[in-house]
Amino acid sequence: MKKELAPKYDHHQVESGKYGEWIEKGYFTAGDLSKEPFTIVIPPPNVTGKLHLGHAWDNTLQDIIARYKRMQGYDMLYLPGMDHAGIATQAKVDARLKEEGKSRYDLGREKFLERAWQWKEEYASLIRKQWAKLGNSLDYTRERFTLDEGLNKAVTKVFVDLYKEGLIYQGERIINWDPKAKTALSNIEVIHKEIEGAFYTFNYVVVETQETFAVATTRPETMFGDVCVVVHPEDKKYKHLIGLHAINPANGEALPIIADDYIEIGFGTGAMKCTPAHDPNDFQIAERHHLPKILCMNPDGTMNERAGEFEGLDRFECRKRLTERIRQEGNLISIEKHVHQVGHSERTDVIVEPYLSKQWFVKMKPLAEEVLKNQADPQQKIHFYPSRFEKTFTQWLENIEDWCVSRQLWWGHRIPAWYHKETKEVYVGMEAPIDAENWEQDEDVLDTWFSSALWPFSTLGWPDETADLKRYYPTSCMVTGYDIIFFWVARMAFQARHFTHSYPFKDCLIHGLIRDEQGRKMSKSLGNGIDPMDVIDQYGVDALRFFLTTNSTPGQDMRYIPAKVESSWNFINKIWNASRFVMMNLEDSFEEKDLDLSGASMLDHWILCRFNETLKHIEANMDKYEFALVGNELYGFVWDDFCSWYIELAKAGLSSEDEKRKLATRSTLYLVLTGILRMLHPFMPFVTEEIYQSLTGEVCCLAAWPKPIDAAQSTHQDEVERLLSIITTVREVRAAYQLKPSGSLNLLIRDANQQLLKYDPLLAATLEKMAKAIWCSDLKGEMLVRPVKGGSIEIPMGEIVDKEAEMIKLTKEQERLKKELVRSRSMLANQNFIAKAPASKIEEEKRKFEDYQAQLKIVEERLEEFRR
RNA sequence: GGAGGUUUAGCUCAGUUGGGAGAGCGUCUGCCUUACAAGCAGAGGGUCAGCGGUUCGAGCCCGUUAACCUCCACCA
Repeated sequence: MKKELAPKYDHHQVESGKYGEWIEKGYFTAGDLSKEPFTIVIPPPNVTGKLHLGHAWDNTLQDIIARYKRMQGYDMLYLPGMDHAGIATQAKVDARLKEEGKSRYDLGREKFLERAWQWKEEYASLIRKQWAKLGNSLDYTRERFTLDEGLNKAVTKVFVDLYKEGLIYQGERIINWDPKAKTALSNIEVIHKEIEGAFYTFNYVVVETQETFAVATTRPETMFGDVCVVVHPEDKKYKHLIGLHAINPANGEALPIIADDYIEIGFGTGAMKCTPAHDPNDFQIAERHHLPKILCMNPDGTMNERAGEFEGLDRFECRKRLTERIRQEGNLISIEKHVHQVGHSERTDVIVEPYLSKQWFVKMKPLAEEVLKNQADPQQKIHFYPSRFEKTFTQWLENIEDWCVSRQLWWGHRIPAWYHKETKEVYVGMEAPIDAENWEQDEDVLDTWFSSALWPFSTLGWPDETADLKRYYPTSCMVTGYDIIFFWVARMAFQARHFTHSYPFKDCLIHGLIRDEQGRKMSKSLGNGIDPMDVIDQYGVDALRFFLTTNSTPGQDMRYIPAKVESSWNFINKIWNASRFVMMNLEDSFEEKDLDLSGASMLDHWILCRFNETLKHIEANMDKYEFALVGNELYGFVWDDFCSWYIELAKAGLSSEDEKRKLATRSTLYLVLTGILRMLHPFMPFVTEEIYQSLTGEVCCLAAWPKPIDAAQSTHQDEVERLLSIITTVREVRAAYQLKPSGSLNLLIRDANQQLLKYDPLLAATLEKMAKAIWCSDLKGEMLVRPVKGGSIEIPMGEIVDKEAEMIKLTKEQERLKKELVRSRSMLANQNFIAKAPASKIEEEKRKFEDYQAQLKIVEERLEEFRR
């Protein structure tokens, strides 16, 4: 079962073959009913393309939690799935058709959908390959797709139920229209960008009096849809015109001049043209005044017959030509540059046209209120990490507007509404009406996010009362980016609340965006995107995972920095080599049952205690999703404590004549290393699997999360710390005086009370091995003194000593110690501190104080001697 | 206009209830010391953005100013 560890860490070799085996053996298949469930559903990636670095980050966070929970003994379900991504995927398929010289209209709905499914299959399999590369511990037996049969049923039921409850309605309203995709968009699919436009001011002539006044607009082409001119009822400038008519310079029509207090006196010219079919505010005005709402554009953004000579022209071309014509007619007063925010389609990036059309809407207020009410209840709320995102979430819900859910696309969930061919009656239901031939189904599909909103429960079988739904819902933790809190998190929250009477997930861990090395967003246009598969090829997925999860604080953006991935690789390489050392020093047959710590030295106990402390901190931070802190601590423990110190210290133990001690050292190495591998496994599953199996013959994926080592005794921690401090200090002296490491240094060791320390053969041997220093009981001559933890050391240096340099050094040290003493003394003298601080803290401070005092005494004595 | 974030070493960033400023990379010095030169042993480097306050004690809490960034809402 055990196997050799290759002499060099090679991530290609280590990572090949493992994932397939994990899946094949069903290690990630949930369903052990003897355990408590823990559920994470993957945020379904769009089937529009391959996964990017942001997905890798997002998934790795989920996978770390999943593996950690699995090791802790939970029945872990990490559920995979993908999103059909309506408009985005349709755009991709359209583009592919265009390459073939066709359009979706040539194919027709049915054939087009066939092509879309082909596309989906293609990308789904690519995405699964990428998940495998990333090491995601997914339960593929439960994989779902937003357009599959079960989810379709969930979507239809939600639509029908909401309709019956009056929470879905059809309405003729101004929506955001994407003229390129020719579909409606919801408010949040509109990205506002600042662009330089212009204020066009035109001259309007009053029919009845022939007087003129100015009206300004940013969108002259909409003048063909104007139905009136509006002024404020109290505006002295225009009051006398109310009820009269003005000539629309675009088409010569007489427009009524009406009064409405929407108008702000003094803004612009004070008179506004009103286009109810192309502006939401104008629409409101028209409603109030019972005016017609006239469209002047076609769905593709060209002008319609209302535009007369401009019919068929693009809206922006019309703007140009119309303005020019009016100028020639002498009615253009001015064109002023004007920078303003203009809505663009999130998907196609074209300028969105506010457009009057009949669409389906979800009435949001009541749904949002349910969520807000429950957010106030600690038992029922969703807990955000970091918590500030809860505010983002609730504020959006508090100011929510109705959600336009119909999309004029083919790729998506068909709206379950039918119109009677003759009576025009509307029918909404799970199935088509019985006399289907008399009815026509609504052509439109639902917004992609309508189905995503059901993801946490639809994937588990809802609306059926399945065993999975009962067991794994509500889910435990959602991990996603702050950029989709509105799109997705909020919508899951209200659909879950309304239909399952629960939160969809207990915790919601929010991460930021991944940026390039210069801090710019990764984008296609900049060409600065990083393919995670390339990174994996170069550094291995373990290094990528460790980099992604230990280099950022929750909720904060992160830069992709190759040097840091490399540093993660180096860390793994370090672990690899340390493991090789341990294995070289264990019998091949060494097993768990051979562990024996009865002969453990204080050095062994030291690392065992450090291990226990580390484990405790790691667990606390894992539970708070503070992976950067976990990573930092593990890095330090492995590299510094275990590799730099303990392995070196252990070399003495390993060459000991005392078999019991040798065995204890081996046991310690084995225990600590296997513990380290298990703590690191969630972060770097492949390399830990490779080493763990080599070392123990067992599967790391199935290993339990480590427990503290009970045998660890902390009685000699201080002594070991002093030893380490002596070693460091001797090395410092050696470096400062550029002494060759070949010759040993003699030294005296004193404790805090300046008494010569009792000779200890174990410490002496270690000291000699690691610092080439020989512990003596009596030395004469010029001495170099250095304070060390819990005492001091003296080294005879003879004429080598640079008195001046030493005095500077000692004086500096004296100042530092004096300062520390002042701080410490005032702290200990403070009644508040003594009364309020925890006992351990007071003890610690007292110890520090004594230490400083002793060290200061040594330093000052030595300074005295030098001065003499 | 509203909300939020950031400001700590040359660079990128940590810093968990307030209690001796940290890491990685880079820089300098010395080492092939039998796990690792992708390494080892050392060193240097910071008025924690500015100002004020609370406290015995502030990178951390409160107030304020500045710079940069993000989201939401926007007036013809």
